[in-house]
Amino acid sequence: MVDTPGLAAEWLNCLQDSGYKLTRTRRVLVELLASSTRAYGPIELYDAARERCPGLGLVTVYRTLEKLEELSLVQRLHQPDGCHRYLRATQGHQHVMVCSGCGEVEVFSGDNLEPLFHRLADQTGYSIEQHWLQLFGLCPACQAAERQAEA
Amino acid sequence: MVDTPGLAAEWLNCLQDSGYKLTRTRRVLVELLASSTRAYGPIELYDAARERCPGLGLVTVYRTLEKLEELSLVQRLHQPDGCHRYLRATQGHQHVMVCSGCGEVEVFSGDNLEPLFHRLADQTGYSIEQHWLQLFGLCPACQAAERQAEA
DNA sequence: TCATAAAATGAAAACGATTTTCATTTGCAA
DNA sequence: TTGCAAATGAAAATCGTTTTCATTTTATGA
Ligand SMILES: [Mn+2]
Ligand SMILES: [Mn+2]
Ligand SMILES: [Zn+2]
Ligand SMILES: [Zn+2]
Repeated sequence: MVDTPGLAAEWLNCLQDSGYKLTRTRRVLVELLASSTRAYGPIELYDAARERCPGLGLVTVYRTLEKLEELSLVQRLHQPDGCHRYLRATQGHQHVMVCSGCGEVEVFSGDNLEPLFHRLADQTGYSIEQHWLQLFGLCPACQAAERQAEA
Repeated sequence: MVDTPGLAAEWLNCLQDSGYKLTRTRRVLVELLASSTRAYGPIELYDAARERCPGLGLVTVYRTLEKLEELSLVQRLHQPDGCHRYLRATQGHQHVMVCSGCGEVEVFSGDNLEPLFHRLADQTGYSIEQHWLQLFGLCPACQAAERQAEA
């Protein structure tokens, strides 16, 4: 479990320690991301944040996400449609299952892939820079919603 | 190992069996993709194909890739930069390590992830629609080229 | 071989997520 | 306070990809 209230404060400190300034907008965006298990799309985050920051521009959302990712506070998820979602990175890089409907995320572990990756690097000479293990599907709620829509 | 010459012919049959017509352009694109272990970006494929089809349009490359993917003859790879590459799918869906420099691909297996996926689906109620396991890095040749560039 | 309808093609325009530019505002250290 | 770097929003630009549309090809079968 994650200490959500403390987490936002940590992130703000982290931003400040890195030479970034604290603004009303950043506080709101950080609060939203740090307190949610969902992966937000930029527009979703924009809409949520505008309830508290009416004049907010979408650009600022992108710029803030960029900084949070740079600081490894959020993890960018790539989706089959090519768009992105952003998820709080409470344990660094995570392997996830994402709901294509609502962006809800299940973080999982139990895959023991490191040995495989090392063996691959050894045998092929590749230098591995990053890896993705992501599942895509529908959460129970979105499955139900889909059944509704069909009927 | 893959019977490359026969593979292109198989793909052309597959296209024809699906109601698509055979054109000079398709033969060339199929030949390029079926005979390579590389994952091509659309522009790379376009450039390679234009050597034999000078008037070729980039749209046609996209349209052909779309059909080949639909028939599971190629697999679309997503890259960190958001762009795509297309790899011949000789064994259906594959787990791969891609060189970010040249698109060379190492297909690998030996990860036994199915049980994990089933357990996740059971425990969370998610319906899993697809999954990605992809590594990104540099092949030995591109590592060497990078060292050259630095020096 | 020829006629035909469906499919394929390329040029140009449209799309849409993301990024850049630029003039203005804001945070914060001195 | 002051001064300056950083942050912001509006508008324009990017760029990979898709759509539109008029024209050309392909497969079929009379
Ligand atoms: Mn990992
Ligand atoms: Mn797989
Ligand atoms: Zn959902
Ligand atoms: Zn390479």
